[in-house]
Amino acid sequence: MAFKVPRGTQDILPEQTPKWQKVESVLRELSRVYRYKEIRTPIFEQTELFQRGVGDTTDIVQKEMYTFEDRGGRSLTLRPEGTAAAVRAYVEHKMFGYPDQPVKLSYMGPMFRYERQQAGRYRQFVQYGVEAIGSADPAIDAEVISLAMDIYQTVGLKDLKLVINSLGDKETRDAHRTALIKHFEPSIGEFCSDCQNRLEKNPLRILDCKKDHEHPLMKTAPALTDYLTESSAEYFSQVKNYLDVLGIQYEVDPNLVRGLDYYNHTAFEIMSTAKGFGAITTLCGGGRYNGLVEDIGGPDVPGIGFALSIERLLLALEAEGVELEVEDALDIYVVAMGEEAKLKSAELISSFRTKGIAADMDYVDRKMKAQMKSADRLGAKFVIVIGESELEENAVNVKEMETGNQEKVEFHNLVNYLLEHK
RNA sequence: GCGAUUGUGGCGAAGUGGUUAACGCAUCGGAUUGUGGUUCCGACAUUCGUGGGUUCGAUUCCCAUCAGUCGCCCCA
Repeated sequence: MAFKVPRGTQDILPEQTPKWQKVESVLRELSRVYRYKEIRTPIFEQTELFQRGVGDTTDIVQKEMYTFEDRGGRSLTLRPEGTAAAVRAYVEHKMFGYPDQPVKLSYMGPMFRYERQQAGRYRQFVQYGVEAIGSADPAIDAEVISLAMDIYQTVGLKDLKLVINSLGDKETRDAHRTALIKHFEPSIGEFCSDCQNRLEKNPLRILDCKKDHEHPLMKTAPALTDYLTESSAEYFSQVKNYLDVLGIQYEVDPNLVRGLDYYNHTAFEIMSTAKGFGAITTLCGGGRYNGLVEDIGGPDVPGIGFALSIERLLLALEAEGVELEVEDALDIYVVAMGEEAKLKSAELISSFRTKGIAADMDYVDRKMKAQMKSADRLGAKFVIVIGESELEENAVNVKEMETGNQEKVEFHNLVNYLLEHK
């Protein structure tokens, strides 16, 4: 084999595409009923957009971006996530001036991160996401979360866990960060090397370190919750009220932190609790990003959104053993015997197809028995065999494969017969 | 970026330092001149990821490289 897909990428083969299409259609339909209109942005953007939008200190920007220079010397980057580009488009096209706010957008497409592949993690993966820009109402937080949950429930997943937290506003985060550093710094030597790195970079992450879980300082560490400003706490409690009203179950995890810099206030994650999933259980992550629009050059407008990976959704379906109902029906297979019959078959098939009847025939000159086997394998609902006698009679026996029953139908009535019975 | 593990036909999978690389599934042909899913028979890898080395000889030993899988970090 001379060529292979680049590391971390995959071909989605014809056996798998029906599942993808099914999931995509669910996503489109729910986008429609929740009123999140699709936006399509380029697959690459100015590198600086992501540096500014996602945050210079994040892993994504520091080590995971596919960055290249074009022939004009511009630094471009394959998008590692969708929010920065959506917000860029919002600002560029002055959507803050739209009469109806918030502006509710959805997107779906490939994202790129230079990471080592493992179960549920790829270098090119497909994300679906939504952004509601222009509202700081806790009700929209709940709407966004409920859309995400609705998606998973609609495709048939059951083993789900919704975790939420509030990261508070900037004041909250700064105060908490200072307190954390003060708390851990004197004894940071007792922690793992990862935590030592985290101290300056993102001290919040120390809290969910798996290695140092038992360290006594963990239990006495200042909780973000205690630093929430009054308005932040109030906001969070309203979000929870709305979730309660919507009947959405959740778990508050004070240690839930999101990896991108732009998040504040509401943060949430949906995880699969299915057994046999990989180490990575996060299906969907999202949160509020008040301040991001301004960072990217727009007015001070709040926003919230989430992103989910279709690959992981499919993995979760597999882990739970959920079979999607996919459309892949072959209505009729035409078996031809002899050159003249083949001509007739081609003509018939064409007439079927123009009426929306899925039809196929043999193109590799196989014996009749093999053609029958093929029809069976392809799941054909009906089979007709055309040979000399049929050509003479201008009629064929239409065989229903499941029952084996045959019914004689004249050529000119075939289309109507199939439309009635398929 | 780090670590573990694997790499044999379309797929799954045995195997050995030495003239012909098991087996199963699938596929194709025949038994059954024109009707599938059962059964029986037959066919199907100058070749064991790639490159180099050791050796009289390597798919088997060594090195490198590429790739898959899983985990860490982190994330969707």
